[in-house]
Amino acid sequence: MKISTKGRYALRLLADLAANSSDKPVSIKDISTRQHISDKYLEQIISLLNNAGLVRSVRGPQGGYLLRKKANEITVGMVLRVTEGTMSPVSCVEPDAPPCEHMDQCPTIYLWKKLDKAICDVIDNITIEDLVNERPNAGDEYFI
Amino acid sequence: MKISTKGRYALRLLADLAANSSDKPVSIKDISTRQHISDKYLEQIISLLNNAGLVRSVRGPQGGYLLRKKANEITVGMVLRVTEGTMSPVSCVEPDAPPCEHMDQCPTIYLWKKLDKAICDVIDNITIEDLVNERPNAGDEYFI
DNA sequence: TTTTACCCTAGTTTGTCAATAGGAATTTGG
DNA sequence: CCAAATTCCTATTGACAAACTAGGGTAAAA
Repeated sequence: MKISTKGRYALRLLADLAANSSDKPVSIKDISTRQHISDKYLEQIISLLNNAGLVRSVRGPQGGYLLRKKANEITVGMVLRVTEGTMSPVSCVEPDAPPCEHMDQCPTIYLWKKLDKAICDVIDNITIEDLVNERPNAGDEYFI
Repeated sequence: MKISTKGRYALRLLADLAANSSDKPVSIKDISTRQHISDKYLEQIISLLNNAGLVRSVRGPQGGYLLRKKANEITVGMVLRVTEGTMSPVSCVEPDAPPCEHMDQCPTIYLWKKLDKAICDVIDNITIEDLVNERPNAGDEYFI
């Protein structure tokens, strides 16, 4: 049960973009150099974020990418769901999963629902801004 | 980020064993029939649980498996760590991971630590007994 | 019009998951 | 003592996805 490199790179990419943002777009090459990630691979990942509306692209010389939303409006959950597909620990608690026939006698359904909620509570309450500010207690107000 | 079938089967296996336990061992064939899981695959899984000391085996006719601990002393976390290897969402927060060189400037380390803790809080506070009793609120006392 | 950058698709390599298969070792009932 | 039941152990397989690598196409600015 691991987060893929795609998801991890996407978060570092966006944190880099947020930290180095101005009016000027940031190129893949710049991010690739700073983060030591293959530019070609980053290209594929940022394309997902672009299609999902999290970043905006500018073509041509001096082109690159800009955040489309504010860093504090982009949650980790949004990013990971774009790159990982879903963050549910088992398929039967995925958002639009067909209701399981054996749910009424399944010994593990409450476990999975509880685990799913615990994961969502974390990733949906931490933003890219929190990552940039390296805040150890980011999102904690939601866990009281 | 998914729990493998191995982990899910192991939990169902142990819940079945706990629910059908007596002084007599339960054979793989019985569990396989009740749970509709390949007996040969179950064999491999229960072997892991045996080596980990969670169950005890009895060979020969009328043989099978017994829980080695009480059902309320076996947590979901114990089981999943035997079958999945580790439940950390990224390798750099694994229990005995070498300290990351870039940790002091890593924007995501607090996120991963927080996510790891959230997962552990669930799986380490729900037991096989809770699964058998189908308790929707099992482990909740730890999340107050 | 050339250069810089994004855009798109395809291929490759490697590893893991989820079994399947076959036989060896052990124990009990007859 | 022997046959059947059952666990034990290892190898193999097929499918699939992850993590890149590669190469050309397209748009825009200087």
